[in-house]
Parts: sequence; C-alpha cells; structure tokens
Amino acid sequence: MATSRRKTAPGRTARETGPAGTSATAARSSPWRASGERARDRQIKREAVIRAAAHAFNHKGYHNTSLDDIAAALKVSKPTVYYYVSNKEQLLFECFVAGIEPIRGAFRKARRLKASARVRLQAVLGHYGQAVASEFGWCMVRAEDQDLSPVMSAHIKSLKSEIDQGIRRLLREGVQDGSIHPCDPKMTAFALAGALNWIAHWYRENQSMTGAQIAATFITIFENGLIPRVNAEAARRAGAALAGRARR
Amino acid sequence: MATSRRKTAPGRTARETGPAGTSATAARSSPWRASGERARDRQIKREAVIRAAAHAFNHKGYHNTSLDDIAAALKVSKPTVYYYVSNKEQLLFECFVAGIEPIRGAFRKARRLKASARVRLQAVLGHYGQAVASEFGWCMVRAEDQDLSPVMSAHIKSLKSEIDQGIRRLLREGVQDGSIHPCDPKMTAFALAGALNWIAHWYRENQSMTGAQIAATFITIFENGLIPRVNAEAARRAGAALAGRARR
DNA sequence: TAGGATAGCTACTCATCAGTATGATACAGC
DNA sequence: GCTGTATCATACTGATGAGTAGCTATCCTA
Repeated sequence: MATSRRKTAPGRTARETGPAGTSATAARSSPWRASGERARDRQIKREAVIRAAAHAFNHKGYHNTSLDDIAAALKVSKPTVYYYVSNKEQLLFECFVAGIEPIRGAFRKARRLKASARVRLQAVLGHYGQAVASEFGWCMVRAEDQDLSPVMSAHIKSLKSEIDQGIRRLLREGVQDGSIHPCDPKMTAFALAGALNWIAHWYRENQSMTGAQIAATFITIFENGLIPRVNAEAARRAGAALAGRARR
Repeated sequence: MATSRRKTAPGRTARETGPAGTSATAARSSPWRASGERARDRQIKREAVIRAAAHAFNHKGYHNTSLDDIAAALKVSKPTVYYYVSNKEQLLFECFVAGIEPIRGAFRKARRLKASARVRLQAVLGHYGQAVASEFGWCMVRAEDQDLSPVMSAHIKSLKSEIDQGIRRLLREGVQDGSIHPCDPKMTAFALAGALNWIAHWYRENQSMTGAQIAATFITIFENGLIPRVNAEAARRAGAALAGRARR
C-alpha cells in the first residue's frame, strides 16, 4: 500500500531537492557560480531522468515500472536516479507538472486574445489536446491521488482544478457573449476534458495523426454537435475568421 | 512487474476455476446435483468477493489494493478469497466484465429499436454512462493491459473493440440516414467514449446526480454542440418524439 | 454414522522493489 | 599535486504482498 511505503519519505537526504541543493552549497562559497558547466549538466541530466520516467510510465504504467527500469533505460544505476530525484513519487509529480504546464500557458495566452469566448476556448482546447498526446500526457492524466502523498495529491488536485475552472469560465463567458450554445458549464467542462484526457489512453506516437490534428478534429466535433446543422459550414467559417482576425 | 509475477500463474490448484471445478467434480459422482443450496451459496459468495474487489479497486486503485484488504472487507481470510477466485488478475477481469456487460446488452436492445441511428445511439450512450458510473465503472475503464496477462489483455481488448465498433457503426448509420451531422466516425466515437469513460474518474456515489442523469446531460451536450443553434429545441423534440414512438 | 467433499483458517514462502549505507572515481579550485 | 565536492556503483535492508501448504471443521450423501 502506498500509505505505508510513504512512511519512509520524510527521512530525506541532504541532496534531496536536486538543483536547489547545488545552489545552496554554491551560495556558501561564492555568490553565484551556478552558471558553470556542472550546474547546467545536472539540470540536463535531471530532465533526462524525468523524461525516461515518463516514457516508462507511459509504456508500462506507474506501478509496473521500477526505478531499476528507469535507471537501466538511462544506462545508470538506481542510486544515480536517486541522486537527481528524491523518490518515485516525486518523479510522477514532475512528469505531471511537465504535462500540465503547457496547458496553463495556453490559458495565459488565450486570455490575451481579443475574440469570442468560443474561439478562446478553441485555442485552449487545442493546446490541451496536444499536451495530452505528448510524452507527459499519460502522467498528467493518470496520476492518481492514491499513489501520492497527501501533500502531492493536494498540489495536483489544485492544478487540475485550476484547469477545470478555466474551462468552465470560458464556457460561461461563451454562453454570455452568445458564442456558445447555452449549457451547464460544469458538465460541459467534464465532457470536454474527459474526451481530451482520454486521448492519453489510446494515442501512441507515430500514429497517422499528430496531437494537434486530433485536437482540431475533436474541437470540430464538439462545436458542431451530433444533430445535423444546415449552416454548420457558415458558422465554422465565421468562427475561424473571427479567430484569425484576433490572433494577429 | 506483472510479467514476472505471472510466471506462477500456470501452476494452478484444482479448485482454481471455482464453479467450473465444482460441476466437474459433481459430474464424476452424479449427473447434475449442482442445483443444490451449496452451489447457489457459492455463486452468491463469489459475487460478493468480486463486488468487494470492485469497491476496493474503486477507492484505492488496483495496485494499492491487496488481497488481504479485500479479505478483510469481507471479514474472511485471504485463502478464502483464493477459494473463490484464482488470482488477483482474474478479480480485475471479472469486475471488467461485470462493468461492460450492460453496455453490450444496451447494443442488443438498441438494435431492436425502430428509430433513427441517432436515437439508437442516444439509448446506447445512456446505458454506457450509467455503466461507467456504476460500481464496476472504475474497473471497466481503468483495467490496463499492463496489469494483465496477454490472454486476459487480449480478451479485454476485443470486448472494448466491440463496443467501439458498435458506436462507430451507429455513427456511420446516422450520417447515412441524416440523423447525425457528417463526421469522422472513428474520432467521434473516441470523443464520445472518452467523455463518458472519464465519468469514472470524477464520479462518486451519493453525488447530486445519478449516473443516468449525467449520461442524459452529456448526450444533450454532444447533440447540440458548442456552436449556438437557433432551432435546437425543435430538433431535440423531434428526436425525442421519434424515440418515444419507436420504443413502445 | 463413516467418508468424502466443501469451506475456511493460521502460518508460511518467496520474489519484488523502494530506498540506503558505503565506498570508489573524476574533476574543480588552490 | 592536494583537497573537497560531485557523481556514480555495488551491495545491502526492510517491508510488502501474491500465492500456497497443510490443517480443521462442517455438511451431505450413502
């Protein structure tokens, strides 16, 4: 069980926090020597570890991946992995953050768009879909509360909630500005996020479509709806034109 | 890792298959005495084991649930659980089947409906959503290839594929009979199934909405689409009337 | 009522795996 | 060259948990 295993987590080594540890030591000797090769090396290697973890989790699942597996993939030993990362849980967490960060960025960008809420939502969902189809998509979507300590779990929950609230808000604004058909924002956000999240379950790299293409297709499906429209083309063109005008 | 643990699976005890083992032994002594109390008892208890497993998987996840946990929940010992089920993997598999069976039933029922494909799809998705929100929903949605032996994995894949193909077919038929807006059946099926599957991630019992209500809400969202419609109400009423006429 | 089948338990085995203690090597700065 | 720190390996600990051996009790049938 996760909880009992977690007991040992508080017993931490000095090196635990990785780069932070490095700079702390550096600070003692000189103000800022963190710009040296060593520091950059470390960061690069650390990212390689996270990337390797994401890849392994992707293919075998979190629980079926041992840290020995990750180490082997990098052709190093397990303690080396622990040198860059404090524990397995943190590895999952970092992958999660790497996956969700682009989505947060998409919201920031969308906020600057001068366009209808539907078009802004379109932009966000496009990035969302791409993020889910990325190498960190699996981790972002499948990171489970049950596998994480309460602290990490809470952190992840709040990040997820931020995204969810962002989508709901765009939906509400869209209903208000008339660009989105009246709907329950909460349920609609669940439906949209669910469909996009699910991409992580079936999408594999080197498939015929890229993440961006899938996202675009999904958006069209959501926008049109299943019930036939007579003027769908016209509506979509109008939306696209509006978006194009707003973008640049 | 799952693979190495699986090594021991072929070494099976005589009781392994549960009811099948019972009837095999019975067949040696008498033609059919399986109708007795004992046999029924066993089936009931076996189902209780599966249900307990589903409940535990639901709350703690497959990997964080030990068979001791399940046994404790039933107030029996671990070997008792093994008396009804051959291994943990089978437990997951049975939960999966219990979850997906109602959906297969929904397809069979829908096939007999004399209505537009969209209305038949509506009916199927309604049951789909309910199934995902049921106690076996988690297992159905989250059962991962990586946690199962190749045989089980293939079995589950084929069941999932059957559902997927069923949805695609209804979509194709709908596009043909004009009840569904032209779309890519494959991608649209992914979007629909994804949104519904995702319910298992956020839905918890004793929430304000029932599974059926959520499914109904989702269907409305899918049908209308995000782009505003002038005649949405009319379209939906027409569809509902058609469905009502066909049902009885 | 004897004997076999059914149902259950206690107490194990054994593999796996997260995480660590300890030591070796390489490299930077003096 | 010398010293301390960064980096990495070998070889371990300790806990967990799937699955089993073997014993006991109960029930059904002849």
